[in-house]
Amino acid sequence: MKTPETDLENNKAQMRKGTLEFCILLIIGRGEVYATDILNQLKEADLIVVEGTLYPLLSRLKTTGLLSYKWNESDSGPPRKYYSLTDKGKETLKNLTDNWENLNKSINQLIKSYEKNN
Amino acid sequence: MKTPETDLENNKAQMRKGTLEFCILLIIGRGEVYATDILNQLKEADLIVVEGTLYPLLSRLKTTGLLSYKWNESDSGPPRKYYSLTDKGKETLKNLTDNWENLNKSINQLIKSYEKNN
DNA sequence: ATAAGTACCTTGCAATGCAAGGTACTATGT
DNA sequence: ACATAGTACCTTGCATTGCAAGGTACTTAT
Repeated sequence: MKTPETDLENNKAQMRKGTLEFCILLIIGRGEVYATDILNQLKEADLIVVEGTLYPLLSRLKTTGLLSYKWNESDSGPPRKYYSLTDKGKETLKNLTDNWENLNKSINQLIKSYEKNN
Repeated sequence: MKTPETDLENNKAQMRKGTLEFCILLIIGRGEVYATDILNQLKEADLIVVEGTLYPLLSRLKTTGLLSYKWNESDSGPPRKYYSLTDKGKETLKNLTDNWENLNKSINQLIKSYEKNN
């Protein structure tokens, strides 16, 4: 049995998921970061993500050549993988930003015409 | 081996997917429609979806109580299921619209701060 | 009667977010 | 020196879900 909130939460999650890789590329593009940085910055932007999601995703982006990383020592604790965008990553990010703006336009138009009919 | 475009297309698809249910609720909210109407209106908004995606999705939304339908005769061909939003569907749609706007704000801020650093 | 068109739906696969669990290194307290 | 806690990396297995492909049934035209 689902609670009334479940549909909504599920849908909200789906929206967030769709933009996940995009957001992560944006964050890495702002400056070198390691996994925990990314999690914190996403949380600040109200985009909750967990480790089990992030690590495989970073691996995928590395494998497809959008990211590179280097190991850095930490003041306290084990070394960290600091990620940055490759040229290909930057180009993809540019394209995704365009795509985001197009999607925005489409949906905002749908919203407008929905409101007109209600 | 992936072509350079594949990452991008995949990411774009993910973004679109995340908003799929939301868009379909918006379209149905504009007036009673049957499956083919929905496909056409999505296409007009540059949001391509196919039958094999849409039918299960409509069933899910029906099962969770966001949609209802009634059979209508067609001038030519088999009868059609015309969908409309239930009260619960309207409420969910309102919440999703708010959520969309929040997501928008978050991401646009990320984009801005990315551009500032590049 | 046969073919073409329209509309509904299902099956099986692949991608992927996520909870849970696991390894290893460092720092701290005793 | 040893145990404990903290940090950081990663993997496994499950559930969801988009989508290609295939299937049924009704209507209309030839």
